[in-house]
Amino acid sequence: MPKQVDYESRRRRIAEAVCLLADEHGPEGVSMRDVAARAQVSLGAVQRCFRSKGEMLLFAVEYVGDRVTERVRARLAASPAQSAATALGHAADEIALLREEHRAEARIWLAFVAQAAVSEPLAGPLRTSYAALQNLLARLVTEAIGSGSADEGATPPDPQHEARTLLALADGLTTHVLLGHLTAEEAEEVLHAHLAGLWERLGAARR
Amino acid sequence: MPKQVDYESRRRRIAEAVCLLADEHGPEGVSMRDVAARAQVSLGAVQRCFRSKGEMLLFAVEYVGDRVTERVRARLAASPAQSAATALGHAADEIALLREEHRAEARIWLAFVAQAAVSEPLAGPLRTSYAALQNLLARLVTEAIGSGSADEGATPPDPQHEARTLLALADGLTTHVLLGHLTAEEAEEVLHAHLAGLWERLGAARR
DNA sequence: CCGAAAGCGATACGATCGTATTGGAATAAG
DNA sequence: CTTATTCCAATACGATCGTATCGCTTTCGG
Repeated sequence: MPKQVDYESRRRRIAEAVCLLADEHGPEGVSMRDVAARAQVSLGAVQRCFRSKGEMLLFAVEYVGDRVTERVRARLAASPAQSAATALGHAADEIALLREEHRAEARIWLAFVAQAAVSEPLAGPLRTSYAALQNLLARLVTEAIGSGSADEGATPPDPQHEARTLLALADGLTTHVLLGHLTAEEAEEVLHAHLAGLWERLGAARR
Repeated sequence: MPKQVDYESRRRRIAEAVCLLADEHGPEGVSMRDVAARAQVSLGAVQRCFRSKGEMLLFAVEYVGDRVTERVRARLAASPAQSAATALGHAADEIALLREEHRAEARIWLAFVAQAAVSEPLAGPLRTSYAALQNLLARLVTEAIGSGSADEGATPPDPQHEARTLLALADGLTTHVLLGHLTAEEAEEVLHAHLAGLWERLGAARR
């Protein structure tokens, strides 16, 4: 058998280039040639990795989705001993992508979301990522309920419901920061205030 | 003086065409030629109305922004006698663009937002629209506080803070519905639950 | 050592893009 | 009616896009 290369690593490299370009010039502003140049490979090499541009974008969106969810998971694993409340806070922070160093990732995400709203094949992987994040948040809420108060007067919050709210709020805040409608500090303040409210609702008997 | 046409109405017609195409093929998927065909005018006529494509898109985004905020304002004017609480609910409903008949408008909005995240000239009008909506919501919250309880124990919520939260939540929910991650019913349920929580926070002494 | 096979860089191709140009139709003032 | 001016449809143009094709190089089984 003749020459063979590590396609997996090359695909990842190309996906990185797609992200860089999508961050700079928006979605649809990435061309195969620019991608090839950014990834420091020839156009032909890109074409060998992906049958078409659509296939390349699909891989890139899955790549980004995996990276975000993995980062959230890692953040949780890094601080396992703390309370469910702070864990929720950290998770929400990571999802909201508010920090300056993740601004690019947020722009890429938004670019793909907008594209996916009119392109069904792209929407699939994004839904998968969102479902993963929502389930992760819901699990944290469940833990918070369990370790929290045993108060029986108030209606117990639905973890999936709270996770949906949190995810949508984080997403909206990220968008508003990207647009410059909110500063990162304002968004963080809103997010933390919501978390504080949620925590209070979970059960006031908390120290 | 020779022939003269109503440029204002033609510009609006072209903006409508831009919206229709942005809804179908996403942002950047709208070409001058397609726009001209949709608006039933020639390419030359479009070029006379707008010096460049960017100028056309800029006009279109302002047009959409005005239409959304105007619709929210109209909805409020149509039900002036009701309580501040229901007014807030209606406003949030309109902003979230969850109903099927506004799905297209939501897609267009998302398309422009994504584009604006990497194109500063487009971001300006969007920020203006968001600021208008946030102020409108904040005003409603203020009214709700005024007409609500006079309880002094709890800390009074900051109207601007609550407006920011509401706006971001509505935006995030709209996006998730467009992607198919949430159904319109789920999103509406989340939004109403948040409003209920807010209302409760404003003061429990309410009938 | 050697040919078969796979990879890759270069190039070609057709389509489509935004924009510029141009020649003639339409219109209102004199 | 004449004429100057505005408008517009058609067309041209150069750039860039995604994709297809084609030799040359590289590599490994035999």
